[in-house]
Amino acid sequence: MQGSMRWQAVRDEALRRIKTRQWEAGARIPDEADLAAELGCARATVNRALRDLAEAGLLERRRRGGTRVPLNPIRKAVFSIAIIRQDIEARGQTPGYRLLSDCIEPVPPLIAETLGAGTPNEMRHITALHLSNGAPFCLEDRWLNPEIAAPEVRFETLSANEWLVQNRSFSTGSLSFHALNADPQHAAQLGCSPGAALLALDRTTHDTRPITAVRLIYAPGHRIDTNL
Amino acid sequence: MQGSMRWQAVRDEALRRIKTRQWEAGARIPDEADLAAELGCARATVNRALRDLAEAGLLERRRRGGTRVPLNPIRKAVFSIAIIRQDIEARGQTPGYRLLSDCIEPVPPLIAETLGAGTPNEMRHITALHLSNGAPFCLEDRWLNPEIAAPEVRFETLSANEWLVQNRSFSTGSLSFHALNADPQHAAQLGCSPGAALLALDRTTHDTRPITAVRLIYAPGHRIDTNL
DNA sequence: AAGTGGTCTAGACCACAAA
DNA sequence: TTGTGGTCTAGACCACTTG
Repeated sequence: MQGSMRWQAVRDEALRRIKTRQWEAGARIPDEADLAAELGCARATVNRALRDLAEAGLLERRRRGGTRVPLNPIRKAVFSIAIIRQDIEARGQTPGYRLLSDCIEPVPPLIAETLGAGTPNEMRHITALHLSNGAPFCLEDRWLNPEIAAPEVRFETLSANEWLVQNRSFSTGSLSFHALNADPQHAAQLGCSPGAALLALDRTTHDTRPITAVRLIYAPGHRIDTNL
Repeated sequence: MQGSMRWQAVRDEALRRIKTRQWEAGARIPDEADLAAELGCARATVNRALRDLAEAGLLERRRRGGTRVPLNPIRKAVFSIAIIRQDIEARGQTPGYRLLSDCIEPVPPLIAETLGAGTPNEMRHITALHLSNGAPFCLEDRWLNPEIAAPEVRFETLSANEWLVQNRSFSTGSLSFHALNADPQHAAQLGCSPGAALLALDRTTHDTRPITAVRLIYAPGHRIDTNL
C-alpha cells in the first residue's frame, strides 16, 4: 500500500473528500503539514498530490492563504495536437496528401495582424488537402514566413504541417476553434455542399519572429475529443 | 537568480537545447544524474523540470530507456472550462439567462448510447438560452438524470450549468467540439440565419451512474481559444 | 509579523524496460 | 541483469500575502 504511488493515493483521498463534501466548497482544507501528519507521509508528498489537483482546477492554492475547494471550479480540458497524418493513422485509416498551391503572395491585413510585428509584406501561401482513406479529411491553408523555410523546401509530398513540426516545433503561439460555412471553393475541395458547417482550427506560431499562420478546415462531421 | 524557480531555470535551459537542436530530435539526452551534476543542482530538481516538459509533449521519458526528444512531438493544448456566466463576465460583458423548457421526456437513443449503461428511459430535458449584453450567446440543450436533481430544483433563474458545477462537479466525462448548421429553431433562438455555421460543445458527465449530457451551441462567430 | 505553500537538497529505494 | 526514471523522506529556507 505504501511502496510507491503514494502521492496518487493522497490525491485520491483528497478527491474523495472533495466529492463527498467532507471538504466543503469554498472552505479551507487543512494545511500540508497537518495532512502529512494525518496521512503519515512527508509534506512533499502531500504537496505533490494537492498541486496535481490544483492544476486540474479542483483546488485553489495560495501562499499564506491556504488551500480551498473553489466554489466555481474551472476545469481544464487537454487536447493533443499531433501531425495530421498521425491523427489519421491513429484512427486506423490511410492518410493521403495533395498539394494544391504554393506561391509567394502579399499577406492579407487580417493575417498580418494576428501574426504581429515583424510580419513580412509577402509570405509563402500554401494550400493543401489531407485525405483519409482517399476521402477529403482536412484543408490546410497556410501562410509561411519565407525566412523560415527556404524556397528549396518543397511541400509536394511532405506537408508543411509535418515539416514544421519536425523542424520548427517547440515554438509558442495561439490556437483557436470556430465554425464556418463552406464557401464554393471549400465545398469543391472537401467534396461537401456549399454552406455546410465546418470546424476550423486557427493556429499561429512564432519564436523570435512570426513563423506561420494556418487554418485547418475539417470535412463535415469532424469532432475534436477529449476526456475530463 | 538562484534563490527559487531553480527548476524553471533548468526547464528553460533544456528547452533552449531542444530548440537549438543541441539535443537532436529523436536522440537521447543525458540522464538526470548527469544533468544535475552539470547544472549544479539536485536530481529531484532536474526531474521536476524534465517532467514538466514531458507533460507538455516536448520530451519522452521511459524508465531504463532514458529521455528523448520526440521526432513528432504531440503538443498539448489546455482549454479552461468555466461556468457560462463566468465565461461571459470574463469577457467584460453582462450575462443573462432565460429558461426555455424543462420537462421529463423519453431519452433519444443517441443520447442514451453516449451516456452508457444505467441511463433511465426518461430524463429531464432542459433547454435554456444564455445572453451576453442582452444578445444570444449560447444555447444549452441538456438531458439530466432525474435521480441527480430533485424536481424541486428549478432552473428558472439559476442555470442547470451552474447548479451542476456547484453541486455535482468533480465528476468524470467526455467533451467534444464539432460544427453544425443552424436549424430553423436554433436560428430563431440564437437570432441568426438558418444554415449558419455554429460551434457546438458536447459534454457528458457521470460518477457511478450517468449524470447529464449537454450540448452547448454558441452564437455565430464564437471562438474557443488557448495558448501553446 | 507570521502562517502557508513553493522549492531545494541529499540520500534512499523501487519499478520498469532495455540490453 | 542493470541502468534509468519515479517516488519518498526529513529538513531547510524562501516567497507571498493576509491579518
